[in-house]
Amino acid sequence: MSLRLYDTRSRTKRIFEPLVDGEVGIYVCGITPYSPSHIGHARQALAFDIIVRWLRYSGFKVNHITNFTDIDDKIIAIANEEEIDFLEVANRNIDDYFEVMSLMNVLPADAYPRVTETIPEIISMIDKLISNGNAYQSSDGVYFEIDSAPEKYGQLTGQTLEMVQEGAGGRVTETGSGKKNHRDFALWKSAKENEPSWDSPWGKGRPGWHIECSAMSLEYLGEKFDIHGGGSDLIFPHHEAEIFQSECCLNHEPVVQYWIHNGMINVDGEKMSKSLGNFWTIRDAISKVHPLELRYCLINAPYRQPVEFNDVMLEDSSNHYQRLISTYGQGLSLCDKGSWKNSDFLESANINFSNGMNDDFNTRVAIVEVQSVVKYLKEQIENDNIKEISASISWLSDFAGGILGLLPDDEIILKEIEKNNQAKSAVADLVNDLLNQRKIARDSKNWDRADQIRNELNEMGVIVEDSPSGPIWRLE
RNA sequence: GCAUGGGUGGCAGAGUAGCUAUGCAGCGGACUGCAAAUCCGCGGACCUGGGUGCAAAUCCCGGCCUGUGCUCCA
Repeated sequence: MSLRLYDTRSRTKRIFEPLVDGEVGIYVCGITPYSPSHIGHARQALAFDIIVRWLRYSGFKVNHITNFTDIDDKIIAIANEEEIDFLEVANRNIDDYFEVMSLMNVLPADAYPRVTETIPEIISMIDKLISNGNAYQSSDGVYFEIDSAPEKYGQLTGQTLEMVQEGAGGRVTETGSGKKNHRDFALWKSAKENEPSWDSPWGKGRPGWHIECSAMSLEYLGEKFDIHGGGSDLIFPHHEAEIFQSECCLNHEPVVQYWIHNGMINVDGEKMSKSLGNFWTIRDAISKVHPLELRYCLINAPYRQPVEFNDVMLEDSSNHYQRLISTYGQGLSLCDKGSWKNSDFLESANINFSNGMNDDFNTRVAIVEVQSVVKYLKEQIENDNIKEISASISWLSDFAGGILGLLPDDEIILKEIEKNNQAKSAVADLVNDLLNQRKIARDSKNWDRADQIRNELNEMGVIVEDSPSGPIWRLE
């Protein structure tokens, strides 16, 4: 089954055919680092992390570029408020981004270009747009003139120029600036007081929001590239603007072969937003659960769907994750990884998993397959079937680990188990002594005393479970 | 208003025509002094009105509801 992905421009799932055989160039719009990253950023990063992992697994050589918009109104405002340099604000939030992404097992992109390091390329692109007759200089900057390429309007949103004119309810009728037309958008903003700025043929200023991505994708991926991604909230105006800029500058279309967009996050049925008070940063979430539990939660729905996020969902994911990790760890401590290719069960799990991923990266279908292999592994552990245990952990390592990114390194898992065993042996004598007392109490049907001992153990963090072959205990 | 997605059991969420999705929760059972864990089993859904088909959650038409975008936003 070949890979199909949903392309926003054609509004259908299309079979993926790269421009260059065996290679993929993918550009993903990254964050504006004006505050610590929130779970919407996490969802986006995770979606594209898995997309890139799957493309690589499928044999493509992938060049993955994600940018940082490290100059912007909000960054400047915060810097002025704190009386520090704007780059300090950007850098501290970029550091935060890298840190939390790494905790969630997000593989780094191949490059992270920044606006402030791309100024010459941006200027030359604007220059080209002016000489092509697509942009004009005015009193407060340089603007792209939509009327110079009206046929390009609405390729992603399906809207036409007329629709926007009629439908916007008067909100956008005034230009309020040096624009010729309210639909035009800024390529270069002339510097105001107390603003960082760069020299340009049009005076001191800074780039408009959209031009950076056109310039950076051109620089890193060339005049045509395969995939452009980002959050669905960027479709308009940001990605529409990119189409105008890139295609008019380069004189060909399409520059981007496939546009893909991830869905937003809802919290308790409402859009997550600061004003509603239902806002989660990534650090909020990972103070409650393990970062990989958060990862599990955010990839549990296909990337295009809005995802429901709340405490219940987090807890649910946490249970699933614990089940995966503990079963995998058990298997890992029993034997080495072997090959899963000779196991009928695992081979069919492979087919289901791959079909799901090839159908527009359906991680939900993939996770169902992981769950079924976890169940299978438990059975094999029960039956002491070393060959299948070995094959199953290998399968999980490849798919749950390698593709979905849900497993920490084996050494970490084994070290955890080892640590837990040490902690257990440190209290073993004490626990066994109490369990003996409990046994005596139970033998004489002194249930009150037996339960009292079990409660004491609970308070020590020891969980006791009676099994047919005697009590089993573990640490919380 | 315009555009673009979506409406599946208590919850999350697959499924583009015929065969149990799955997980959590619930119920019943096994095992238990009890509890927990585990295992087995069960029930329960396809927004609505038409249409096409031997057969529709799945295709077509209408209606209703809803998310998102139209302003900075992953």
